[in-house]
Amino acid sequence: MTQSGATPAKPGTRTAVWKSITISLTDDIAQGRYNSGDKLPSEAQLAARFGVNRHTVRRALAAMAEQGLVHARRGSGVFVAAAPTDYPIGKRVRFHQNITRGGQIPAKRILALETRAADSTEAAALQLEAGEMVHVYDGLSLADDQPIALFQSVFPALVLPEMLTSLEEMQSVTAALKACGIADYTRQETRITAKLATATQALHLRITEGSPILRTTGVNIDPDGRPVEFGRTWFAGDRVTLTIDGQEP
Amino acid sequence: MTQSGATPAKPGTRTAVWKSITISLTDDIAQGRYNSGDKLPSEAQLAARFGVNRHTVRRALAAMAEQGLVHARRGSGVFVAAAPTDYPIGKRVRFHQNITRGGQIPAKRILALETRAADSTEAAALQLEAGEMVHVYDGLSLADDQPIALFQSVFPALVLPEMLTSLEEMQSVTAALKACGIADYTRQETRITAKLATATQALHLRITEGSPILRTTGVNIDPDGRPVEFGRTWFAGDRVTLTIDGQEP
DNA sequence: CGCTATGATTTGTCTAGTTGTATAGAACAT
DNA sequence: ATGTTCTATACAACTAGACAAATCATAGCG
Repeated sequence: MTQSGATPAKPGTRTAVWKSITISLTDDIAQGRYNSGDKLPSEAQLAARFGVNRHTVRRALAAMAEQGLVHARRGSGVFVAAAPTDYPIGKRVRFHQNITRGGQIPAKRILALETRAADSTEAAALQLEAGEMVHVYDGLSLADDQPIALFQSVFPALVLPEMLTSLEEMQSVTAALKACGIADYTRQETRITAKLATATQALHLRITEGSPILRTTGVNIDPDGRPVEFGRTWFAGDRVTLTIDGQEP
Repeated sequence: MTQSGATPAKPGTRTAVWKSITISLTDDIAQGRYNSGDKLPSEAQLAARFGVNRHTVRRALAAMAEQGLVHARRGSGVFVAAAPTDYPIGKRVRFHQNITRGGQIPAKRILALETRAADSTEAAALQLEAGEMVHVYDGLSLADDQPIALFQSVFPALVLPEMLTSLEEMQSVTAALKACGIADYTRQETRITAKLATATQALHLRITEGSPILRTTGVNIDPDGRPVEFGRTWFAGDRVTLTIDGQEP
C-alpha cells in the first residue's frame, strides 16, 4: 500500500520535511552554490528560506553533520566541511607542497619555541647522548585557515645552533634547514598510530575532545644519513587522509 | 456549544458521530465563529468539547480538509482555509497588483539568485544564442503570508547587467526592471499546464507531495518587442484560480 | 597601539504544545 | 462471523519560545 518506492519502508509522512531540506542543501553544495569551507546561512535564515521552524533546519543540518558534510561551530555558524585533505607520506614529506598540491592554502602557527635537554626518545631518534640539548618547535598547521595538525619538531642543537631564529623568521622547516646548511633531507621512517584527542589538542585543532587523531612520528635525515629532525605530528583524523604513495626504497 | 449533546454514549446512532461534528464545525465557520485563516482549537480541545476521542475529531476534520474547508499544519494547528485567490493572467501580469486587488498582502522570498549559461529553452524564449549568460531569480510568492507560487525568472544578462543587485534590494521584478531602464513590459504569451508537486515544491508551497500544481510559462517583452524576462511559475493549485480576462490578441 | 567591555549574532539545549501515523481492542450492525 | 465505528495508547514530526554558551564586531579607554 505504501507506494513510496525510494524511501525505506518507514511509516510516517511521505517525505519528512527535514529530509527534503537535507537533500536541497546537499544539492546546493554539490552544485557549488556553497563551496568547501564556506559558511552556510544562519539557521534562522535557512528556516526563513524554507518556511520552516529552526529546529527542523537543525534536524536537517544534524543529519548532514553526521554524514560529515558540514560542521557547526557555536557562535560562528555552520560550515561546509572541507573534503579530507590528502596528505602524502613518503620519502619527501613537505607540508607546504602537500597542501598546495590539493589547491589549498597552507599556513603555520608557532605555538612554542624552546631549547632544552632531549628526553630519551628524542635522543634515541636523533642518535644523541642522553641530556644533549635540542631545539623544539611546537606548531599548528592549517590548510585554508582550517587546522590540520599539531606538530612538534625536535632538532639537535649542536648541529643546528641557529635553527630557532631561522624558524622564527620563516616558519617553514624546510626553509629553516636550508638556511642552516641542510639543502635537502628525506624521511627515514614514519610510524602511524591512532589516538583520541585530548582537551588541549581538541582546542587547537578545533575538534571535539575524543575525536580521532592520527599520530605520526618520523625522523628526517640529511643526504649523509645524519638525523636532522625528529618530528611528531597529530593530524585531525576527520580532516586528513594519509596516503602512502608507492615509494621506492 | 451547539448541539454537541447528541447523546454520543448511545452507539448505533443513525448519523455517525464524526459527521455531526463536521456539521457543527462547518456551521461554526459559516456563522463567522471562526474566520478565514483563524486557527481552530486543538484537536485535543475539540475532543474534550465534543466529549469524544481525538481520532473522532480527526475523522471530522479530515472530511472538512478534503472539502477544502480547513487545512492542518503539523505542529501548528488546523486553520480555516482561505478562499482561493483569483490570479488574473493577461497582457500585464503584476504579482503585487494581483494580490493587493484581492485585499491580501503580497510578499516574496528569494530562494536563489545566480548567473549562469542559458539552457536551450531559455535561450529560445529570450532569443539568445546558446550558452549566453542569464540572471536567474528563484523565489516564492506569498499572499497573507501563505505560499502561493514558486517562480523562476530568467533575464538576459547582457541586456540587464545590474538586474541581480536590483532584485536583491527590491524583490519586485517590475521595480528591478524599471531600475534597469525597462519602464514597462507586457506578457507576450502564457502557457499553462497541470503537474503534480515534487517533494521540493511541496516543501516550499506547504502542500503535500503529489498535490496539483498549475505551471505557467511566459515571456515578457519591452515596448520594442525585445524579450526581457522568461518566467516559469508553479502555483499551488488548491490556493489559486487563474483567470483570463477577455483580451484581444 | 593594544586591551577590555559590551552588545549583537549564532549555535546548543531544554520544555511544551500540536498534528500525523500506527497498533490494538471494544461495542455494535449486518 | 465479519466489518465498521469509536476508544485508547504510544510514538514520530514539526512548531514555538526561552535561555545558555560561544563567537564576532565594535566602541571606548589607557
